[in-house]
Amino acid sequence: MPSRVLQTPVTPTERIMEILLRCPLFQTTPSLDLERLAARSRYQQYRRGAEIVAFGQDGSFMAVIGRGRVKALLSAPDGGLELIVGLLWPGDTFGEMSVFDHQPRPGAVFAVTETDLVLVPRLELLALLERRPAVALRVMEGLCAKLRTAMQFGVSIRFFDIPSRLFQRLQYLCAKDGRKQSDGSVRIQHALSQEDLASSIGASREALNKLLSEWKKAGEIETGRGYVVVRDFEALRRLLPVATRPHALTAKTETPPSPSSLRLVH
Amino acid sequence: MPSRVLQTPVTPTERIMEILLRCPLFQTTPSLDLERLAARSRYQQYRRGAEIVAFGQDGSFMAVIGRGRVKALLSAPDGGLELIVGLLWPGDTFGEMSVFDHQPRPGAVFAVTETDLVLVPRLELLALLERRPAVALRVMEGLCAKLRTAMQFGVSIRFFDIPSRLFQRLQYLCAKDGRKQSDGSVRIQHALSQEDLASSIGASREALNKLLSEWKKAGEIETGRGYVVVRDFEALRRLLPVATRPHALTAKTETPPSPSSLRLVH
DNA sequence: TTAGATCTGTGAAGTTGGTCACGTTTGGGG
DNA sequence: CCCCAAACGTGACCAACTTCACAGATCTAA
Repeated sequence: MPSRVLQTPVTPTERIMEILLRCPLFQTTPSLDLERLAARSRYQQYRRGAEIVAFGQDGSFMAVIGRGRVKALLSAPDGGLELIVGLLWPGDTFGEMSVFDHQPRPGAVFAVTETDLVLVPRLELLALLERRPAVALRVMEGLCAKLRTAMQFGVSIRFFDIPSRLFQRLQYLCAKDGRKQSDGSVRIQHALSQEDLASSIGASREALNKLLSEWKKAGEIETGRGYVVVRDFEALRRLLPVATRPHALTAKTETPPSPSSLRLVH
Repeated sequence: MPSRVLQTPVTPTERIMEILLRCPLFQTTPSLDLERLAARSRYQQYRRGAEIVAFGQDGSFMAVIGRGRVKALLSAPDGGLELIVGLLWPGDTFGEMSVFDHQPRPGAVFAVTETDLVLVPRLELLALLERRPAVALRVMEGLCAKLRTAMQFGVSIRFFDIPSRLFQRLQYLCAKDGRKQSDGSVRIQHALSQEDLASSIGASREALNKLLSEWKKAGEIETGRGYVVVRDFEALRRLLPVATRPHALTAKTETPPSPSSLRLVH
């Protein structure tokens, strides 16, 4: 047996470095700093459904996702309903907020699939930022991205109906994770229950379900546990109620083409 | 006339310094750095209704409010409706996002009242953060605060009905700006049109108006252009539909101490 | 002061989508 | 392999809000 060691033995620190290196946040971090950070971070695995962060805790660490899917949610005061405010992938981070502002965690985080994380201790992270302003700027970019997303979510809920919100969510998931099939359709392996998918667009499970059924009957999608296959987004868009239909181009196209009414589509 | 110079002449830079010094963001900034920043920043006044930032511009400055009220809003794609995502006071900052992440401004900013601003140029700000990591941390705290607010807004819209959302908004405005009257009531000088107030809680103008009328008839509030007077928040809370009624205590109070309701006003 | 624009007040009508209720399916642990 | 809890599917009902429509009030610029 000992003669058949096929896999190179990997120390935790090496695995940690691998994950940190793949994280956009640390692309600009000098290797020495990163190694030091890796040496003091923890490698941790969670099984599906495990609670990684609980509401109200204090921010003792930031997490970097190495493998798996993770959801961040805020609960209604009565604890019953919940709103999913983040769906996170390998390379994403979470938990930085409470690290930086010393406030309690505003919500909980759960592993959607089996998950590997690197847990970066608060003081180490703060020390790094203190030493490397460039990294701090990078972190700030990350916060800004999340802030934009959060604000857009408000707009979404306010101005778009549920079909449009689902459409947009599918587009988003597709962009982040869609796998193109041989027949031109796209498979989106979101790994979520309908309950969670619904909660991520601010809808009830039932509403989401009926919508998926409808689109399935229309032949535009296929669904199953944890995935959706979209045949053609353009065709799907045509099923949406016109009034709230989101536009094809998210734009900022400088080309100020047509004379009169620019800024119509964003 | 030249003999009756009653007011000390104030250079723009001095006014700017005053404003920066009063801004929480710069509490920890060394004076020399701050003076340098002040010397390179611009002092600018806007009249009510003026557009300070337009959607889609790039982030050439961050603004610090010296005087007045300001609203930040995101527009629906068709340009018709808008959602107010920020109501800002003297001491608050805005526009930092596009400065840090180099993305276009996600929405517009308007002066609600006559407003004095300090405009800090992007490069100066970035240079300061590069030089002073402690300031960067402070800025990050600010971003976190905004992020928490934005996420809470989503929760608000999803889990609370309009009466509850208005109640919460009034509590918030009261905490930030309420002036206690001699008779125990609180005057909230929000300076907003009903349209804007409605838009800040994600409601239609009509819905807001009817609600205000109702509460007025019930004798719990007084309203007029740009203000609301709340007689007693506890009494007002009792008018809310029970199912969605927000709780008195935002909780985490480990000390279950003094009788019932603390933290009401403030 | 007047006129036009903007803001406020309020009713009627119509819908989305939430809640409830129930049956069916499924997958994972014993 | 079987069973049970969890996830999915679907209908009925209905309340909260939006939209529309219009009238009165108030502000502001000429």
